[in-house]
Amino acid sequence: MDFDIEDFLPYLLNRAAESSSASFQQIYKTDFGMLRTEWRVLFHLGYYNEMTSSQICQMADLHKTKVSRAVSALEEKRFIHRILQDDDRRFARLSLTPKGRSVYDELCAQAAQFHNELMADFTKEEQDLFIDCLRRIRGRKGQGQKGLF
Amino acid sequence: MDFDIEDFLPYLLNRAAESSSASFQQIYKTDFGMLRTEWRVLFHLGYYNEMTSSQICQMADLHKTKVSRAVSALEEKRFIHRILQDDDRRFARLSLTPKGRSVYDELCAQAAQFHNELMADFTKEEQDLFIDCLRRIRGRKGQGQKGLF
DNA sequence: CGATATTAGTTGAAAATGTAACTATCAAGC
DNA sequence: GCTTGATAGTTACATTTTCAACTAATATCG
Repeated sequence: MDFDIEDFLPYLLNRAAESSSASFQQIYKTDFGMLRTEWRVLFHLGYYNEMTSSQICQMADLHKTKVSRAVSALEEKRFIHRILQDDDRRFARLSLTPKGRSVYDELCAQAAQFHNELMADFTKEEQDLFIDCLRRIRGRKGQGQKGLF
Repeated sequence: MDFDIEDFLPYLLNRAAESSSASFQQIYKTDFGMLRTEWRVLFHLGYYNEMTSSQICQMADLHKTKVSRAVSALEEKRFIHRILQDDDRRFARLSLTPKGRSVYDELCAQAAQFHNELMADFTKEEQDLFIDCLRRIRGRKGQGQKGLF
């Protein structure tokens, strides 16, 4: 068999993801006391402005229990605001508080810098192709999709 | 700021890793009752034949507690074998049992197929560049490296 | 309208992970 | 040889995640 486990894509992806997340995590964790899912939810709200939990689940590929707990935690930190929709009281529209917005801005700035450091010795063409590959992989997600935790 | 959070590399890497792992996980999980770390340890042993726990920690970038637990679990499943070194009784040399070897072979076959499906519509050049990028990212791992869990 | 099904989101318990503190063995210096 | 310091690995405890079962609100259909 011409298969080399060290070239196995899910393994490489996980290693790269773990390694790139490890350092950045320090920022939102120690500076702002957030968990990874909280940061993910926060930046979706910062980027898309107003969303419901289930929209976040879809966009961010996160399970509803994860999002539910992240939303509660972010609300407790006064980073987000939750308003029940009047015409359908199952939904809550979520959005950033001013405090949440400023945390988002700060983290985005840090993220931008971090991203640039990571990509420092990649040419523009490499960067574009790399990012394109990552999007294509993420699009595939086999037939599975059941769990999503 | 010209920064787009949807292009943030750690996010893309994590999404791609999660999505590519999700389906493959079903195989080692439901078919062989292994957790992700167990599969990682198993394939390191299958690939490198004989290692100590701390060698696995290094090679696989896993924390020693994760490896310790995975090794115990794999031993309980009779997939691996642990022999204390006589000249230094702190080490144990780990290796696959025949049963573990056959599980490894089976999973490698599945992994190969899975990998090929994932890469199905990538050209050979794209694949090579993609894999090269992933290795380069993983190499960087900022100054951090402290946690490693 | 009333019964059943769906959808949005929450909660509780079990499993896994992260963190630190620990044991056991060996190495080095006096 | 004995004390101090590393190294390999385990264990205990706290935090997070997974999973299933739940509540509440709305939609559907007889």
